Amino acid sequence: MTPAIELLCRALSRRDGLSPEEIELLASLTQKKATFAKGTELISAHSRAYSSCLVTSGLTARAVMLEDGRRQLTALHVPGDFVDLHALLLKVMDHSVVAMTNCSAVFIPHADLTALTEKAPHLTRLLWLSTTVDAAIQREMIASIGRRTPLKHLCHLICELYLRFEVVGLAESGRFQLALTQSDVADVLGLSVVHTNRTIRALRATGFVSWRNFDIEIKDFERLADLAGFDPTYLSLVSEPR
Amino acid sequence: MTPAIELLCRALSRRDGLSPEEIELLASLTQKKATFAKGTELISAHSRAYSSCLVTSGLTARAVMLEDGRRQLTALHVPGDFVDLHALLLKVMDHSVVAMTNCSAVFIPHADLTALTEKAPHLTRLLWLSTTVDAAIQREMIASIGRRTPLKHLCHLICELYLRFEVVGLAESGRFQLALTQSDVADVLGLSVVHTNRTIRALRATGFVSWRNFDIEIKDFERLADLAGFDPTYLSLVSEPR
DNA sequence: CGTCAGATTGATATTCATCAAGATCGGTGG
DNA sequence: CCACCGATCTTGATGAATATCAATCTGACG
Repeated sequence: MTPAIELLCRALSRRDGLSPEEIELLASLTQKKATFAKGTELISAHSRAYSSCLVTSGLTARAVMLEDGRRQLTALHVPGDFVDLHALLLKVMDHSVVAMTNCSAVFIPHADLTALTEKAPHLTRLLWLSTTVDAAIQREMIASIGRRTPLKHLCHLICELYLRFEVVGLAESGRFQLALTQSDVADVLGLSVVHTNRTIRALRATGFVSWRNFDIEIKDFERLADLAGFDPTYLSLVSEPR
Repeated sequence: MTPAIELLCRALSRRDGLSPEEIELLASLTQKKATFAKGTELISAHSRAYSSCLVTSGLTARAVMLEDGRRQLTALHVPGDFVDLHALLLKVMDHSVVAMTNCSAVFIPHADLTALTEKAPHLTRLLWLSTTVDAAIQREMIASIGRRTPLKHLCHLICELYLRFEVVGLAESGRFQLALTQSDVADVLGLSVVHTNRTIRALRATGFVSWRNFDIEIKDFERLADLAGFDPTYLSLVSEPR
């Protein structure tokens, strides 16, 4: 079992148990490893996909590019997220996947994944679920950009990322690494860089979070979540029959 | 075959062919009809779902409510959209589904849908695809709210809705009905009502669209799409093996 | 020491929300 | 038929939020 599949199992089993046969099946998938430098594209918008990638280390994001060259990041992805699973169904990419840090990924051919859907319905539902959770996260993001103040949006984002990093063992006791420049954060929040800088300053002023370089420490999750209006329901972090 | 299933077949087959057996299987699903008055909830946030609804007439939307009572609509759904299919996997709703107009819907038990995933992998993938397209639409929406001007956002929305209405036969020669108040549109765009009103005025001033009462007529789709930076790739309106 | 990317800050212009008033329009009861 | 009513649309005025422009500052690194 490769680290990639181990991570995937961990992520999937967070939401429903996996049988030994299912784990076996995942382990048998063809995998092609690749690494990407910070700033490069794992997948280009408008490209045709014949395989889907699963990120094993590093931070990635989905990016929608606008005509004038500006971009909006529509999702951040942590290791273990099957980032590109959407491509299995979409076939033609509507967005690109970019490496926010150096990162490594594993590509799994669509032929293998389609075969999996033919013989493992429950596992298929869990993979489907993972794309559905992506959609739920995006909905929360729409609500944040559309109706929350920048400060609340940022607090919300940090709460979410903390829980998601924790699931894959990359966060504990309130600490995790978020290797994004303020300019990247601006592309997530849908704000200008300057305003993002001021929003981060406002966040620091609350005292709920310390954020130096790329290290985040949540001092008071309770109050941070309260300020953000954060409710983790949308992350579906509950194990139950699916 | 009920009208609901006919609509669903039409929507699914837009993206890949359905075999007679698959159509048969869809037709055999248990369906419970229901109607909803404008403004009511088809599905409440935080509720536990045991069935999923498919809207057969009327306009529905997904809504994320904020603590202060304001709301952000994260998606609009046209008849034939399997709006609530996400609930099959999520089990607990992260958002509510509201009736923007009087509408009718059909509820299909999760037991039936799960059974379908056990015996019809290709059909399962097409249903999965429909939730993935929802996600793609949401990504475009994030880009619109975050980085497009309100006018461009509105133009983009109209282009998208026109194509989606057209797929289900509810739009032709540039015309369709959009029974939303400006206050509702504001909740979609993430703007105040007043600003939405001014944005609509700006839209009228372009001359590309006429919009009186609830009737929209696109006079010049070409230029409207150009102004919006609209690229329909994300709607996956292409039939191919999935 | 120089350079460069990123972070920070101040000044200014633009966009947008809010408040407050009308205007319009369809429906309803007398 | 007509006056009225509530919902919606529209408009102007004002202030707050945000983008933009232009420096300056900081720290890592050759």
